[in-house]
Amino acid sequence: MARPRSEDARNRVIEVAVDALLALGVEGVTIENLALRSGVAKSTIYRHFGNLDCIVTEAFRSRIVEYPTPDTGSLETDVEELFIRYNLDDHRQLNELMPLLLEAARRDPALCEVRDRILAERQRPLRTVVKLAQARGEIDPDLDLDIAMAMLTGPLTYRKMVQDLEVDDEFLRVVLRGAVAALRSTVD
Amino acid sequence: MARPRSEDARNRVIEVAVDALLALGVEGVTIENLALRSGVAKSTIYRHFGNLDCIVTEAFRSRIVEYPTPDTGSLETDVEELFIRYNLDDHRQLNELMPLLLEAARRDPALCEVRDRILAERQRPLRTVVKLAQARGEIDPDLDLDIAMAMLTGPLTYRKMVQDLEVDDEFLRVVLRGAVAALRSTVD
DNA sequence: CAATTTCGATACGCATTCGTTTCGGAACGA
DNA sequence: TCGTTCCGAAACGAATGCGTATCGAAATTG
Repeated sequence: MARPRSEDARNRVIEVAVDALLALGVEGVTIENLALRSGVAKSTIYRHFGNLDCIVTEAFRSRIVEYPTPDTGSLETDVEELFIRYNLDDHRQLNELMPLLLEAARRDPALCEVRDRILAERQRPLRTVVKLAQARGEIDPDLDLDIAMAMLTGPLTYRKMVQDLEVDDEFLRVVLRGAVAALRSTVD
Repeated sequence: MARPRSEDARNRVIEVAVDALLALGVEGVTIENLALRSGVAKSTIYRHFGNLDCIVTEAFRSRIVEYPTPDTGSLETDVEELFIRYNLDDHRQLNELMPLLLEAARRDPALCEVRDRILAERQRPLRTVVKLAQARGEIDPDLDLDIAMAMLTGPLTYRKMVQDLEVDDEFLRVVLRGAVAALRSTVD
């Protein structure tokens, strides 16, 4: 029997928060700025979210996505499909947001949780694909999955986060072949 | 005919700044805090450094290190030596500092410069080692060096920055073998 | 249509930090 | 030893942002 809390105002704040995160970094986000840019009044923001940390957490959390798992019957083509999906369709600015989140999570347990959830969701199909390849006997069945993740995703991440270079077709092709070769090399 | 500016005070400020960076992040560093923890007065700090940005830049710059280049005659053992040097002897907290710097450099051109210099200094011996292997015919001589860097260093970086896991002996062994296999796979 | 709750605008007190300035005393060079 | 310069402590105004409170207007439920 009351007016419902505006979902639209909430979403507007979160979208503006994501933009602000990308533009200014975690510490650059202020409530007054969010109110100004979103057109939502400070008082309203405090009604929806308890405090600033809560907004930042929700902004990151709003970017959690589920990815489908390919199953082409071959590790190389499975991984290729995932690489393209991860890195070329940058779904909802996630690739831009990740380094921010990784750094912020070092000093904020609440963000650690969000980071781990986003990461788990991102890695899930890749883990599955590797396990399928292990079951088929394509690669060492005893290979630790975390290590496999690092070998597969590491070069991609390094290219973007550290080198700050473009992930072009040649890079993708060479690294994909290399990563699969790396996984096959662990015969122990 | 004057008293020289105290080099000791300057160094103390920079050391405290590095500690503060690690503990609080780039935005957590304040001049008052530095003055308090270093025992150097604010006025003195302003005489040595123009402003806060300058201190942060100098703190990062103070961590630029030169690494020796191994030459064992084999790519695998060369790379192994560098991996150990990079990641097990964390010389002057550089591994802890890098993610901070990478993130901060996204929004600060001055820090971009520092980042690139540190990165170049870190990669130099690894690049040399790869070029030696190319000259020996161990790997494809046309392989782009930036791609090679990503394939070699990527998994290490991913392990620490993204997964936040320990780089133990098994990881190092598997990834080393995998990375070399990856480089050899690019026969095109 | 009416009651209730939210919305947006504005203002307030409080805390933090910056960058500057002033001052007495200590340290160094000539 | 003497004069110059730096050092450290303290205080200052200005700016910023948080969190809270207030108020009329708008909107939605029953």
